[in-house]
Parts: sequence; structure tokens; C-alpha cells
Amino acid sequence: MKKQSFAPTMKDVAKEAGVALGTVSKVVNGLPVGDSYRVRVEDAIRKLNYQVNSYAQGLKAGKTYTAALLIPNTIDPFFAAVAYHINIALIKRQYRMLLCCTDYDPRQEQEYVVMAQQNKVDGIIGLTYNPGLIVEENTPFVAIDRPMGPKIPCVACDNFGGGQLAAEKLADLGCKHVAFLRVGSSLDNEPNKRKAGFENGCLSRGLSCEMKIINDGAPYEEFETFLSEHIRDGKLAFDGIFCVTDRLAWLVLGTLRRLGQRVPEDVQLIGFDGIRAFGSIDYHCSTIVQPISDIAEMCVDLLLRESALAKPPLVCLPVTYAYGGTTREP
Amino acid sequence: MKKQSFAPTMKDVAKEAGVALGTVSKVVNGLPVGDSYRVRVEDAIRKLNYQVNSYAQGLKAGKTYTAALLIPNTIDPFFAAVAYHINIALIKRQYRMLLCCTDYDPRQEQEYVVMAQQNKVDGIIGLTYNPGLIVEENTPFVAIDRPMGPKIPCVACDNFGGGQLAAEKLADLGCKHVAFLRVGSSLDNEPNKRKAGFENGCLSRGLSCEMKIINDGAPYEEFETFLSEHIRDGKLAFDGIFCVTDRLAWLVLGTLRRLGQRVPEDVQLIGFDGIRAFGSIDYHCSTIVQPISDIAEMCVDLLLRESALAKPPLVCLPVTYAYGGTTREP
DNA sequence: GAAAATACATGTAACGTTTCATACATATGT
DNA sequence: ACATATGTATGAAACGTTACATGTATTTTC
Repeated sequence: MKKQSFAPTMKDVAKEAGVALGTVSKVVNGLPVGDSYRVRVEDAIRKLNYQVNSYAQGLKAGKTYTAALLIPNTIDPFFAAVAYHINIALIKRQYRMLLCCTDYDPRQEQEYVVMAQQNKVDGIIGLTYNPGLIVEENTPFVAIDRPMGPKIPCVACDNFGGGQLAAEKLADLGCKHVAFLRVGSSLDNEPNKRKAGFENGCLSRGLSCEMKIINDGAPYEEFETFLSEHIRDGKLAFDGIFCVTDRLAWLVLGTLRRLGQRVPEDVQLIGFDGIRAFGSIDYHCSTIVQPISDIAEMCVDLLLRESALAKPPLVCLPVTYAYGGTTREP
Repeated sequence: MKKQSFAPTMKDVAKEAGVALGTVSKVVNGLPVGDSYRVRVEDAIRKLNYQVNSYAQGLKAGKTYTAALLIPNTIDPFFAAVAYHINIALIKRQYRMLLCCTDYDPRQEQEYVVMAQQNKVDGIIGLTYNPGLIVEENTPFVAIDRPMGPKIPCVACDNFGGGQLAAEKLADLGCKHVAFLRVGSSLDNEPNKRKAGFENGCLSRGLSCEMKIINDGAPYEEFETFLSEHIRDGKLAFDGIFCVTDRLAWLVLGTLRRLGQRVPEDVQLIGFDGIRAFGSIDYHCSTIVQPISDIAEMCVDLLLRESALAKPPLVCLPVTYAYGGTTREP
């Protein structure tokens, strides 16, 4: 048994075409080769149905043209959207994407980073809320949304400005008493910028604001309890609500309706992320839109840029407001 | 410049530990090595922070421990769920997943298949509705949901049985006049099994059934038009509706409410897929559940099985019915 | 205590590619 | 017609790993 795989190699092509190995390599890589040689090689390639072995290429080049994307899962529509746009941005540059789902598990996240290093992926783009993640110095890594330390570039949308924008919008739309709802992660001890921005916006616009933050393990019913406790004689104490994500906003929208509150007549609702679930207007909410496609492009740019930057940048991309039916407009 | 990459190799480790190259390899692969050698090698590995280069491994072994998953996108929650479960199934077997999003584009799909062959991924799992896709004989390929030809195994849920089950459920729940709604793909000329099963079920249970199928390019408003045309004096002509996917069911749920129909009081609604969007009861519908995790396991089993089967199987996994608030129970 | 058997570290070849110095053949100049 | 210059195909080395045949040191047996 000479060969275990039936796949033809460059050597086979060279023999078939009656040329040297190097000549085949040149043809495959589009380097200048005499025409008579070129056609002979091309014929042989077609005849044998030859495909380059990119693992041999990778070994030689020390490059793999593959990048890993670390996200918690593909189920959450926000992560799914990130995966989608990162994939597009990588494909544009002839890169492939190794998708690594971590389920928020720090152990798995660390394993994936090591695995990515072993695979010699050319870099890692990580959307993780794990501040303890250890990334080797020489591993190209770009963080999404959360800064991972002084050595690692991070691309995020303007979370603070988005929170502020939400407050201003609610103020513009006539709200007086608003609430901020959030599901916090127990692993994530960073102060929430959307909350900070919202608070700041409320302060400068004179809105009274109440916060309700539950932990990620807690049942979402806590929001229902919170809201129902703020209803007196059928009337909710808030005329505006800002939810930290669209996903939460959708849930709260259902909760509010179940509690007999009309949206946007009685209470206006703004989410964050700009996820258009299923492309349906039924699942819209008014929201602060993250420029996910720009974020993806920027991540890939930073990851694949030839020269490492002296100081890794913290990129902050602008957000916009989009009407989605849960506010009193237009 | 001796080395372009700073990553240490087995040779470096061997030199550091003062042992032979082969000994390092054995330690790395857990093969029996004398204890004194083992500790020396392990120390050297730690000291140099050595990581195996799996591209060299792949080149040597002709195996990459990577499989490609071909799906249209990660945005559709059904595809996202498939990606999630396939990933889990692959990880269990120490495989990694290369995710390839095709956007339903036959050209891209074909490109990805070739790319996958070049990468020498050990196999491809494809969820595609492209009957023209050319897959080389010797490329391990498993299709999800759609049979791709006599040479390629396919794993699907019991679509026909699911359609039938939906009809039976609606009949059991007292429906008399039902409708089937579907968004069809222009590329996909295969008869729809869910539709066939539903028709069959309606026939055997004496339900009158109307079909409305729009093409994937068409605006979803056509469903709204269709439904509103079947309302006379505020009363819908149907007391039960079966939608070909949950996604469509969610849309139709919104449409029905907008048309002043109560679900499930006036009309009962059943979807298909069993996707629990955002884990929220607000976005549930009663549905025929695909065993996505079983499908994923089965795909990976078939893909990685050592011995090729004489006749590639068409696996059909059973579906179940799940109550989700849009039918009159319990 | 010497010969045979065992155990295990060693080092080299091979995987399929790219690259670079070499060699050859053709074209140019005198 | 001869020497030089040009262009281009050639083939060997190298990338980092694994596996196997070889060699050496230790243990066992009578």
C-alpha cells in the first residue's frame, strides 16, 4: 500500500505533465511560466483532478488563512449576527472561519484559545465576557465589545453613547419616569457602560430613573414581579423603559402586554443591538443599533494587519437610533 | 533571520531537554516513555511553552480533525440551532468545526465544497437546498434534511410524519377547515414532504384543507392578503393553520393578531422545527419538534465512521409534538 | 558470570508544498 | 562563429511532525 490517500500530489501532476515539481507549483500559484508548460500542467491538473493540500501549504508558509471566532453560542441572535458578519469579512479576504462556541464556560474558552494556537490559526476574534482569559503575547487576538487588557485591541460600539442616546430619545418623546432593565453576568465585573450612559443621559435631561438588574442565573419572572410591583391602579410607574439588549426588550414587551400595559401608548420601550429577528416587523422594537457589519470589518482589519500597532487601539464605533414600533413615532 | 515564527518546535524542546526528537513526540502523544525522560521533556515543554503544530500533524497523518459545516447563514434560528448542535457533537469527538455560510448561493456552496477538499477537512456536513451541488466521490459528505443523491447519506427528521402529526393534532383539537402555509424556494424542486404529510393527514381525518405557498422572493404580505381574503364578517374561514416552519408561524401569529383573530381561541396554529426563540414563552408556538441534537449526533457519526457503508443510508428521525400556547390545550 | 532477551531512546525518512540557487537553452552582441 | 547575457525550467532543501528500523543499555536466565 503505497499511498493511503488517493488524492494526487504535485509530484503526480509533474510526472503526468512531464515537467518539474517547481513548475507545477508556479502554475498553481499563478507565477510566470512558459505557455507550453502552462497548458501541459493545466491539462494534467484537470486530468488528475488535483487539489492543493493546504495543510502542506500552511506548514510551509506558517500561515493558514484561517481565523477562529470565539462566541458563547450561535443561538443568541446577536452572536449569530456577529458570526455572520465576521464570516463575510473574513471571506472577503480569502480567509476561512473556525467557529468556536464556548457556552460562556471559561475553561472551554481557554481550551479554545490554546487549540487555536495549536491549529496555527492566523488569529482569534473573541467575544467573551471572561476577564481571566489568558492570551499569549504573540497570538493575534482582537476582542469584541469587552477590553481584554492593555495588549489586546478591542472593537466595540459606543455603549456609553448608546445609553445616553436612549435616555435622550425617551426624554424627547415626553417620558418623565423611566426604568433600566438588565441581565447581568456573574462573571463580568466590569461596570456596564450602557447603564452608565443611560444614567448620565437621564441626569442631564432631568428624568427620574430606576434600575432593575437581575443575575444571569435568575428567572426572568423577576422582571415581571418588578414591573407589576410598580403598577398602581392599573397604571405603570414608568412611561419609558430601556432594556440592555433587544432580546430582553422582546421579553419585556411580552411581559408588559401580559400586565395590561399598551406599548407604546402607556409605556415606551427601547432596546439595544439592532437585531432584526426573522426580518419581521412583528418582532421589532425601537432600538439603539450597533454597526455589527462595521465592527466585523474592523476586527478583521486589525487582526490581519501586517504590522502590529505599537499601542493596541480601543475602537469605538458610533451607534444610531432606529424606530421599531415600541416608541411613540413617527 | 533564522526563524520567521517564534513558536518553538519539537526540535527546540528536544534540544532543551537533551533528548531525541522522537522522544518528545512520544511524550506529546502520550506514548510510553521512561519517567526520567518524561519529566525532562515536560519541563522543557512548559519552559518553552511549546504547542504542537497541527498543520504538520495533519500533513503527516492525512487527517485534520476538522469538519466543515455548510449552512446558508447563522441568522435563521433553525440554522443557528443546527450549527450549535453539530458543534457540540464534533467537539465531543475532538473535532473542530469550520463554519461555511453560503447565503443560499449555489456558486458559493460549490466553492466551499472545493475549499473544504483543499483544506483536507475530514468531511463536510451540508444543509443545502442545492440539488446541483457536485461532491467528489471520495469526499465524506453527509446531507441534512435533503437527500443529495444515491451516493450520499442523508439525515432528516420525519417530515412527512410531522405533517401528518400536525393534521392529526388539529383534528383532535376540533378543527374542521385548515390551511397550510409555506415559503417555497425557487431553487428547490423537490416535493415538500411536510405538505404531503399534512395533506395526507387531512384526508384521512376528513379536514378540508387549503394551501398557500409563496416564493422566497415574494413579500410576506401575501400571507396577510391571503388570510384577510378568507375573513368574512370578521370570521376567518380557517380554524387551524399549519406553517411549514416556526419562523413562519411567528410571523403569521403577528399577522393573525393584526387581523383581529385570537390565537388559539379563533384559530389554532402549529409550526414546525421546535425552535425556542430566546428561551422565552412569549415567542413560543405549538410545534412539531425536530430532534436537532439527535440529527447532529447522527450526522457526525456517519461522517466520521471508519468504514464506508456499502449503501449510504437515509436516516429518518422521529418528530414529536409540543404545546406552545397557540393551540387550545391543555 | 557470560550469553541471550528485553526495553527503550535514537535518528532518519516521509508527508506535500514553496523557494532558491543552479543549470541549461536560447538570444544578443562583436 | 564565438563569447556573453538573458530567461526560465529544474531539483534539492526545508517547514514540523510521526513511525519505523536501528542501536544501546539494562535485565534475565542457566
